[in-house]
Amino acid sequence: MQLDESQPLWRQLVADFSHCIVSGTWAPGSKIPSVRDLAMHASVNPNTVQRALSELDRTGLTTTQRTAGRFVTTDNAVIDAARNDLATQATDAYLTSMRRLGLNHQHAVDILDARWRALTNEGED
Amino acid sequence: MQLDESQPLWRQLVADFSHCIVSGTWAPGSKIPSVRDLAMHASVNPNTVQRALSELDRTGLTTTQRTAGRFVTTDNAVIDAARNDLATQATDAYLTSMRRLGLNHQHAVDILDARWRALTNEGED
Amino acid sequence: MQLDESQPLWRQLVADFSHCIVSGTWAPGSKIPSVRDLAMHASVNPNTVQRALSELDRTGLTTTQRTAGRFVTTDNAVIDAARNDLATQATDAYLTSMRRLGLNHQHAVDILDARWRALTNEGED
Amino acid sequence: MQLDESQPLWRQLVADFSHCIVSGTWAPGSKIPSVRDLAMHASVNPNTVQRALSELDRTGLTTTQRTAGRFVTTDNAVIDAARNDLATQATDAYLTSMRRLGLNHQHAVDILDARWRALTNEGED
DNA sequence: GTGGTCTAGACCACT
DNA sequence: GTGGTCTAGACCACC
Repeated sequence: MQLDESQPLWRQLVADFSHCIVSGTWAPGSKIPSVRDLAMHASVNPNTVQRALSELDRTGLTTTQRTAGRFVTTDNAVIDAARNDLATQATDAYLTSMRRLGLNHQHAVDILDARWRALTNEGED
Repeated sequence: MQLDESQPLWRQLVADFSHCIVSGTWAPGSKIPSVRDLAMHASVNPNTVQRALSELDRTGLTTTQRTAGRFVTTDNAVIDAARNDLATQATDAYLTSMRRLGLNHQHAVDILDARWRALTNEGED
Repeated sequence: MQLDESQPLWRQLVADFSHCIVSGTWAPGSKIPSVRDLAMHASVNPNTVQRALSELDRTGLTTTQRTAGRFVTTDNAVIDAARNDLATQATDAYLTSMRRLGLNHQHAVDILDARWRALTNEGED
Repeated sequence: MQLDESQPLWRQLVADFSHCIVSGTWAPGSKIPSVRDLAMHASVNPNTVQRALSELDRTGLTTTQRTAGRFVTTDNAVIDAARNDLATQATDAYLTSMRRLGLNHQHAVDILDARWRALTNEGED
């Protein structure tokens, strides 16, 4: 469709890596994969991964220890903030798409409730 | 991250064209652009557009008159059904992404409310 | 599918022309189109049309008058016989296709009744 | 006579393949030949076969397992529905041809009975 | 090897 | 010019 698929690559990686941390895939305090491994796995240039990880460092989601590697923060407040940030992005995108369908906030909440009930057959809410 | 979780091109086109109809960009009863024009504009092969439009015909969103072109249905019920369908898809994707962040339905509704108030500058803030 | 689409061309023409006579499209006693016109209209070689028309002459459905042209018979018995012949061919083909579906004579009659009622909304039987 | 009243190739293939399933040539639950084999055997392009088989999938007559191949449904209700559909098509075509001969429903049943007796050599003749 | 997708380009019928 | 069909040939993901 459009040649420029939304975000620059490194920003997508920031979001992906943040997801890994926020969802616990990368546990707090754990060592994350090397730049080289991440780059290979994502089929991108290591420099791109490096830039994304620098951003994670800047926000405090990760900390780099010269020799030992890079580790996920143990500060839950930072992780929670990142979670909120990602949730806000997803929500804004969702609201925008609903508006484009001519649906307002109340419609969104109604459908959200309906789908939630439909998708969770047993309600561990 | 993952190389191929995206939808095939023709399915994306089905969604795009449905959006055009549901949002009223293509008004009920109006003639939609020709297969060739749509293909050129989307930079895809006319056959791919054709496949997508056949799907719209199948769902009743459009009807084709062999030589005259293809027209949006005037049946609002069909359009409403398509709108619900697209809304459901968007909502499911949203809920899934929220779940991956470790957030549940109530979190989603809370953030939805907060973002709605933030995004609508008019009125009771 | 198969390169040899069932019948030789001239036999198909015999069936087509017989249809025209039996259905009354070519009325009893009327002059039928010239070989050249028929050939052009059917996009086949005039010789092929000639062969088919000779067959019609042989069965008595048409008669040739040297200078005036070729005329449909006025003998209704001959026309009726041709009608029976075409009907028999169609019926045999129908029964064969039903058998291939694993359906027997009674099934055929049942479906025939059902479809007849479905196709004739007002019953001018 | 008329140049193009025939069905498109892929629709003929849909009918042919349906016949194979309905008649049991392709047994319920069995693997059907590959797209490429069917295309070669029918001397058509694989894409044309693909289109026909997609239609079978859509109607539920077959299900495809991405890499393993395509299989006939084990749901007899679906097969019975397809049989009825094919029988209805054949019957409608038959009734239409009889009508073009100037024959009505009763004529059709009479000839049907006569031909049935003629074609079945065993028993009460 | 399987099915699925996409492209490029052709031809047809209809108006 | 419209939509529809068909072909030839390519690439992909999966096993």
